[in-house]
Amino acid sequence: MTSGSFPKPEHDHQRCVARLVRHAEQLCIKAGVRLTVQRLAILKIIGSSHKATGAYDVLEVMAKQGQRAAPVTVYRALDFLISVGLVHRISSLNAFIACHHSHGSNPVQLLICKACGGVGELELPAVTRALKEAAGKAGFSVDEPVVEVTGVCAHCCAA
Amino acid sequence: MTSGSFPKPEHDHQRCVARLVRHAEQLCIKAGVRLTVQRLAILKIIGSSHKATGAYDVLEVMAKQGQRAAPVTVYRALDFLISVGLVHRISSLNAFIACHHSHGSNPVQLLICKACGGVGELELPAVTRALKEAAGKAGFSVDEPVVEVTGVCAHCCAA
DNA sequence: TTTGTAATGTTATACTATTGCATTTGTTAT
DNA sequence: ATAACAAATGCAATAGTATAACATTACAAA
Ligand SMILES: [Zn+2]
Ligand SMILES: [Zn+2]
Ligand SMILES: [Zn+2]
Ligand SMILES: [Zn+2]
Repeated sequence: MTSGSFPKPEHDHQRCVARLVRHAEQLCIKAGVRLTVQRLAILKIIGSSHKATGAYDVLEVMAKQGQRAAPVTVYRALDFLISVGLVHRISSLNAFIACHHSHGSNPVQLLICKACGGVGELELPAVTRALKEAAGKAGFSVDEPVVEVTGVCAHCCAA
Repeated sequence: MTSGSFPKPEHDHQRCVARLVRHAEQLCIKAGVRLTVQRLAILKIIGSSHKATGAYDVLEVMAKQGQRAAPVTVYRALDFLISVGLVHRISSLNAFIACHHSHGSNPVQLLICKACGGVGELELPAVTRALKEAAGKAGFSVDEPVVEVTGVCAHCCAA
């Protein structure tokens, strides 16, 4: 992934999720961390759509699937998934989105469609650089930029 | 205000708050909206520091001042203050910061010091432009970018 | 004054997230 | 193998953030 994209409504989502799972497995092996059944289950739930998913939405789905769990369980799994880069937190929505990419340690910019709820990603080093530079001029040492852009996606613009 | 700044710890804060109040009064007159006592009181509380302030922090202060209020009261005032540009919401902290500037409709980038909790502002049209352009290439029409950068401010870097 | 709108009050509730401690599971070293 | 340790999970309670619904009051214009 070089620059970014917004999920197309017509894509083969079965395949999309399958790829996400493979990606997660490989990534966790390489990082030497444990992708437990529970963590994978929660990743699948979040990855089951390209829309922002709340922690309690995940809980609901788990309950429907018969694997009832406590909130803290979900939050712990989310912490893990975020730490390894398989999930992004969306601060402005108190929600989460599965990440299908490999950003390494590069910050990401999220595109959030107000109309359909879809979430896309950009990876713009220029933006990160500009922020670091401007902050640096004020003596501010940047740790982690949160960039979340609300708007309307191409598909919803048309309609 | 052209580009940005981070609040200096040593500044004359009395004067700083007084300026904020004048700014608020003028702005509300010009906009033809009502800056009620309550709204002003809440703005003053938020503006009483350059750190992020939570809604329930505001409530606590109000209680101490004898003007006990319900959460919804604070949230309504905050909605108002945000809508006229006197307060910025900090999504990543679920908190708020008073705005001493006049951005017009230009988006702002917030600098949040992890060490002291101080919050500064940047106004970087280049960042906004870069986001709009990159989003536009994906057919995404930008409404409102949320840019919040955590890190360590100059003062805390030294220490 | 009447009338309509904006602001506030009141109560309850919804939604989001963490703490603390007990237990289990998996890994590593003997 | 098994002891010892660390990571992950289970469980219950609670903390923290935000809104809904409806009644009332304050203000401004007609
Ligand atoms: Zn998909
Ligand atoms: Zn991503
Ligand atoms: Zn859309
Ligand atoms: Zn500002």
